[in-house]
Amino acid sequence: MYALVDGNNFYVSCERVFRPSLQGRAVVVLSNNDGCAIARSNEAKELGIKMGAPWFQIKHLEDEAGLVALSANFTLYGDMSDRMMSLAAGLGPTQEVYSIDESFIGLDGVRGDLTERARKIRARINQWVGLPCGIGIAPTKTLAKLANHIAKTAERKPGSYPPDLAQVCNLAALPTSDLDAVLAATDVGEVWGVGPRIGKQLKAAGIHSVLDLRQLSASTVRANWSVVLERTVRELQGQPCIGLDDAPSAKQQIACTRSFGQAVTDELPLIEAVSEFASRAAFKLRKQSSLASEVLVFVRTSPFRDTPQYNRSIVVPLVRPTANTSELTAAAVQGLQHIYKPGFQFAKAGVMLLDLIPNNQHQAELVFNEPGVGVCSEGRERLMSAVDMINERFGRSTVHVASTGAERSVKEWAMKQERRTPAYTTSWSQVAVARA
DNA sequence: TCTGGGGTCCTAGGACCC
DNA sequence: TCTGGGGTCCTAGGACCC
Repeated sequence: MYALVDGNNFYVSCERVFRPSLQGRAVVVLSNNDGCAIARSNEAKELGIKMGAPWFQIKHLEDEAGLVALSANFTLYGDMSDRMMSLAAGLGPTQEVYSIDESFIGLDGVRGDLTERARKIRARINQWVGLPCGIGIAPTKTLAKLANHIAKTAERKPGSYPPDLAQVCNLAALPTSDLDAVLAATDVGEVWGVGPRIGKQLKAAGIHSVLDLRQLSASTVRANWSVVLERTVRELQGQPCIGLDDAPSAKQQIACTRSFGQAVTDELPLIEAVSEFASRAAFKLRKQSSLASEVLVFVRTSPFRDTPQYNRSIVVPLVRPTANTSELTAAAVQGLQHIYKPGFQFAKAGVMLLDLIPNNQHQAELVFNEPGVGVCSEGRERLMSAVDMINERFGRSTVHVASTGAERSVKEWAMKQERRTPAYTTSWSQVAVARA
């Protein structure tokens, strides 16, 4: 048995904890660069704002409907997430943190009324952290996801489902006929694993509700679609195919990519940007104790603009796998210099670290004609550890490679964040102050 | 003027092997 | 007319997730 605990409109809810005046108002949180809406309060959803709606297309609602837009404050959301996760963990013996706002809980061995227990945990998260969430309970992860969707929808849209399914929905506790009715009332596109493409194909084949999909045979689904959808159907039928992953393995690739605040044409600012992206990716790489064997760098113009398009990437192999910022940055810059072409309005660039291996598994080597490499590699590792410690304590890029640009220089590629709230919970200088 | 960022898994097809 | 059989590895692209 699984539970899925999922924060409601998570980023918006985090902002509301520290600005209660946002309660009851239409609020959106914007993506990096204040580009598009990535989180919406219920009131914003009521206004018809879609997930991913470009800000310039909905900006008029600021004046017309009192919409409030905030720049994404991921430092805040990450910290609030940690607090919510630690309380959600109290629901059962195992936990998989699936994303910043949701975690699966393994419920095997938990005694007593699961629904009641979930209601208590939900209330605790609400009271202690200030975040509303929904909890779905079912025999498989796919069904738990669905239960969570029902819990939230029943709360947000009264009448859509039986009211006792609101906030906490335990599908395992429903009589068969009630379960069928609920599944029949749910669009097939809500199923975890059914995206826009597959959803369209299913509907074209006459499969509209979750119940319709559940009633297909696994072999039919495999023959007409894929093993992936077959697994989804089996999960809907109550057969667990996806286990709880409570010890996430190291990432297979690490990326750092950004759109620019404004278009960039010259090579120098691109070198700065790519250097910084490589440095950040290198930091993540060291965090998971891996080494990268290849560096991919790309630049691209904006596909939304009617200007000459240029979109290229290049993979730079490394002499030996490394997690050293200087080496990774040098490789990224070298790649950039290969693909850079003057005369284009670049909108975005990025660095990806590929072919990652654990840092205790790299191949020993005999080095000739490279004085001191063997001796120095340990020294370089210690240097990186020291840099990471300084930066974690005093702020990102307190120590950085020179090619990311001088401290006070104007970074024309810096992203736009005009509406960001303070780091209320992670910076002493920005802690919220209560007044009598 | 203005459109995010970071991942995973699966499949088909090509290259290559004996 | 007709052109083996069986396998691995790699990559690009598609689909999905939040």
